[in-house]
Amino acid sequence: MEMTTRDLILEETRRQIAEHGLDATTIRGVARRAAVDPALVRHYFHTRQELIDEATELDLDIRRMVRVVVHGSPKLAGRRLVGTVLAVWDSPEAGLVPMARLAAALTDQNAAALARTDLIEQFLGEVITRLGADQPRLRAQLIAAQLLGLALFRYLVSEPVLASATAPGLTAVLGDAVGCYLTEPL
Amino acid sequence: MEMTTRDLILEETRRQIAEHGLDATTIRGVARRAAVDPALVRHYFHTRQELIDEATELDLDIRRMVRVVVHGSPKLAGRRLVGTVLAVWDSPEAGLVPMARLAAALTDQNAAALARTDLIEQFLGEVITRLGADQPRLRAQLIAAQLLGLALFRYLVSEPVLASATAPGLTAVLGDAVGCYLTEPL
DNA sequence: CGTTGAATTCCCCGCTTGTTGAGAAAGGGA
DNA sequence: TCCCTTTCTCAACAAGCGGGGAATTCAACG
Repeated sequence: MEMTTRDLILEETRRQIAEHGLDATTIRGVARRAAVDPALVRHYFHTRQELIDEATELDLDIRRMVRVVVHGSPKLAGRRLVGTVLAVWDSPEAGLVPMARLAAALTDQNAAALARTDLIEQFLGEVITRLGADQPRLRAQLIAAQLLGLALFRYLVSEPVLASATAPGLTAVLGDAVGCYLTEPL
Repeated sequence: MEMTTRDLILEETRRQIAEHGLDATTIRGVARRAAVDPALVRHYFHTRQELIDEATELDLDIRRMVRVVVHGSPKLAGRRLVGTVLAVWDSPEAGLVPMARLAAALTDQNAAALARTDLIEQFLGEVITRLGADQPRLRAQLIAAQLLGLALFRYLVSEPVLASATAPGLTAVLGDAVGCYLTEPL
């Protein structure tokens, strides 16, 4: 694993966003902590926005995730859903990207970017329609609210109780509630 | 209802915070939209922090709210809880204060302020211990996650589906799930 | 009228930010 | 050796920010 200066800057950017928020993440601040000249940041990423964009870029195999959740007993679809999402968020390979992405969306303009995440727009929508439930939009937002609230406390606030819980434990606790939003009549 | 310039500034501050976030809320920006000199803001509220604090100040009768939720059938405690919280958030008299407060907490440092809200620390904690459930801290955070996620979409993002739903409707949909977190064994 | 005190404005300071252009090391073929 | 590309630094700009002092309007009261 070679670590170029470019990657170092990206990683530091993610750390700043996740720890102190998008607005507090400045080119100069990132450069300072990366022991690098601010102009170098501009050399690799021409503008601040491009830096933010690249640092929070995350590509997921949404179709595979949808397949995993939809396949199998509908009773347990909620648990599989929570498990799949937590697997992404806890993934060491993804590192800080998901948290930085969430923190960035939270303060981007009026947080409206939150609703246009891949997670909600694509993943949840697809899962629900595949399961053939009514009011897919309402269900997707209820589940998204539950999951984003969880992410807020588990990753950004790092509240001990939720942050130290294991993924399977959380899946067990949240899975059935999410399952209700997924399939039960509203 | 007399509207002093001071109140106008406070109201405009809340609007800025709720719409564009805490960090984007500047003394000069507020003054500009209020058609007022920035120095006047400083005259009333000596520092930016004091302005923010006063604009997001919200006093609730927590004890009354706890009483309302705890009293009555435990089966319906979840619904009463959701109804009580929504009544506060939707209250026209409170106006923009709750949303501004939430948006401010979201970007305050690392959002850690979120966990120390009256809502969670006092209200939820008190309700759960009064109902005599185990693991009060975990339950409080699960419910807080659900409710804050809802607030995010309903008020800040203003996603049509959740924003246009009626309070009783949401209470019906969310009440029982919250009730599970409140009393069911985890 | 004059005075007094609050409401409001003007001008200034020091600081940080994003962005920029010009140029300095470094390193690897030819 | 020369040269060219990549990597990186220096110095500077214009803008926006929070804060602060001093002065001005303005309405009410004597």
